[in-house]
Amino acid sequence: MRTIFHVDMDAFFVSVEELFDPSLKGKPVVVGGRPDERGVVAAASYEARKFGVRSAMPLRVAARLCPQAIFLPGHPERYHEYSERVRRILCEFSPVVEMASIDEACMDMTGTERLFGPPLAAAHRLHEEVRRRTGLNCSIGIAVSRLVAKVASDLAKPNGILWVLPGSEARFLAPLEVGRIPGVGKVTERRLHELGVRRVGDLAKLEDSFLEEQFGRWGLALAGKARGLDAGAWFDEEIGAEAPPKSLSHEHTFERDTADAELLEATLARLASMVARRLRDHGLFARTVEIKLRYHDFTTITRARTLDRATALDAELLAEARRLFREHWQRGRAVRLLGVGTTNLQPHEGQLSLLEEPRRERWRRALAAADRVRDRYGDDAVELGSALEGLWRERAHENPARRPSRGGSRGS
DNA sequence: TCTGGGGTCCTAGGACCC
DNA sequence: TCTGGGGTCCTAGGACCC
Repeated sequence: MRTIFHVDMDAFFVSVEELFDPSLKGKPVVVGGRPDERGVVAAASYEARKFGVRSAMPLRVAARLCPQAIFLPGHPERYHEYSERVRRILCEFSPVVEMASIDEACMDMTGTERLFGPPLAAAHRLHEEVRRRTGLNCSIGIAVSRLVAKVASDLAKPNGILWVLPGSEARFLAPLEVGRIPGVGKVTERRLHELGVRRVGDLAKLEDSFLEEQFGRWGLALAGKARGLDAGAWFDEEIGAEAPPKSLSHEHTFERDTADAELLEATLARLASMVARRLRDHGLFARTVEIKLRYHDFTTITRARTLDRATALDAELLAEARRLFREHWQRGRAVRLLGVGTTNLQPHEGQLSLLEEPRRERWRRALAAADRVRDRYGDDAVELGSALEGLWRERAHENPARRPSRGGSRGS
């Protein structure tokens, strides 16, 4: 029988902000951006939540609900640093720790009784250690499976510990609303409601075959979960397995929708460069390049193409992204969001012809040098010509005076 | 109310191969 | 000439998570 801890930081981004500015404590705080920006709430303090402000809510809505709230853009580097500090503490309690996201972790505490005592005592020690060394509060759920531990930590919030005794999983879950089950979002919840299913207990009573009919394979897992079984669905996978990413992407929502081809293509170049950089950081090469376009009315399309050979070069990524963009953007139609993504990632490029090899080798060396400069002087230190050359040529053609010159390009 | 950015997983149809 | 079944890959879209 396993003992799983699910550790969830309380109002993580807001709490980190409070460490750096204690005057924020006790006030309604919203992290995510300015109240008039296009964007959503990344985190809200408990005071702000009293006004109905929630994560993922548009900032403008949050501002209407709670005009006196303090809106902060946030400090991602700080959050990563504190996330890492928490991870190191957790690793002192168990060798099997997996950060499920920046502010939550799952750990296997099976067999640690002799070191830290029974689960509840261990959880209290862990909770105190995190608070003492980071100044942050967390909530801990304890159960025999990852799923139940996660639901328990959710219910323990804020700043609590909840242990679901082995054997009582079904009884614990039964009175909860179906939306509490990880993986049941708005759509599935609504469909379940339409079937007259509101609580996990109602779900547990349904026939497996009926759920499979209604929800496919996911329905079967759902049935198992409702009864507290470990059905082996995606969220109950092995803890701590470090897998390489399966996709890498960047996207950008414009402050104002735009149909300006130059702006769009320059943005495409910037996004492609960022993705290529991250591919190289991971030592990966992408075979499939994808673009994403969201128009003014929120209709969204993705268009992808798989290459003969994988790449991590800015120029090749951009060339493909640009082809897709030119083929599929309805010229003149205002764009809200633009994205560049890669999938089909692999650790090698694949076969190269002898003719191409020297050219690519030169590029590889140039990009490695540029990456090193960026590491030292920041991402703005080098702008690769490959990313913008096509655009420059076009601009120069229309109006030579507009060719951008990046004054005093530090370090390059 | 007006909807971010970065991911994972699933489904479904069509192409293609054996 | 009319027709199998299985497997894999590709593409597009969507649900969901934090």
